[in-house]
Amino acid sequence: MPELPEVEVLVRHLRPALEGETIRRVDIRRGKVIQPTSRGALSRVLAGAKFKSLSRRGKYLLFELQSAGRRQEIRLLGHLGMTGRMYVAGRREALPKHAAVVLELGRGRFVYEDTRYFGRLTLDLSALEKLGPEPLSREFSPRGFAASLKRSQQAVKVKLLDQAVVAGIGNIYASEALFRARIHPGRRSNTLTFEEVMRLHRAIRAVLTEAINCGSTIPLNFSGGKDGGRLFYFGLKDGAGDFYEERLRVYDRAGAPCGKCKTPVQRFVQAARSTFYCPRCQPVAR
DNA sequence: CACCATGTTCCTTG
DNA sequence: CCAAGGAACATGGT
Repeated sequence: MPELPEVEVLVRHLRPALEGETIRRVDIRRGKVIQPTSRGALSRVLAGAKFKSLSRRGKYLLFELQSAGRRQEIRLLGHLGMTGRMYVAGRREALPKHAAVVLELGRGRFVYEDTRYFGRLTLDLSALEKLGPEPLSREFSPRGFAASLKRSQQAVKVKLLDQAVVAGIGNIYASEALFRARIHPGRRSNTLTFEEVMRLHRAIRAVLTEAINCGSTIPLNFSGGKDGGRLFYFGLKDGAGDFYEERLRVYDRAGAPCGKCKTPVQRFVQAARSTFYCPRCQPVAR
């Protein structure tokens, strides 16, 4: 579930659970997720370090810590890939099958699990340099957005997945934003009128903001006794499926009637990924 | 067994 | 050099 809104919600929940906590032990169970950092380097740097702050950039989580000797600032970059989860759990809780990195804290433990191991938790921050503007900030302007789109003949839906154009949009919200903006996903980026670009710009912000306000696409599942919000992970609660379907207008709804016009939602493949849209609300031309 | 999956990077082709 | 398309990564669900 990790696109910008899910990561934002995750950061907000992790922040109070992590800030001020000191790392007592580092357990790297799957070396792949920390590369290019080495196990030795990560363990050495994190042991005894204290979490100072947590923020988000695109779909990345940025953890800032202070080293054991308070000599240096440490910046850790996290990414959930397709199946990553991060949460603070009780110490006696069993670790999940695909726990990738576990950080023992004062009371609980920070767990990064990732079934497919596509995510990252690393000291290498270079990925941040390639990111385009934050969609919910003022650096994301209609003019700049229009300029990026003008330079490409790629289908606009594929372009929205390009993190250098705007940071944080993934396959779900790309379809959702285009539906909201009433733009066909196959339109070549450089053929959009400025009016359409502005509509898309607004739609992106609206869709992401709504998702954040909603908690996330899939409701967060809190568990645990008195620890309350400290125990946190993504997961489906009972009845969450209905909620999920109500929130998304076209994504994963092929064949279902469009909420606006009842025309069946269509699915097709672009850049090897599924795209969903309403052929009536999002015509190729108007 | 076949196909699909929220993401990113690398390789190839033009 | 650039743009665009596709495979690869690794595991699980249907």
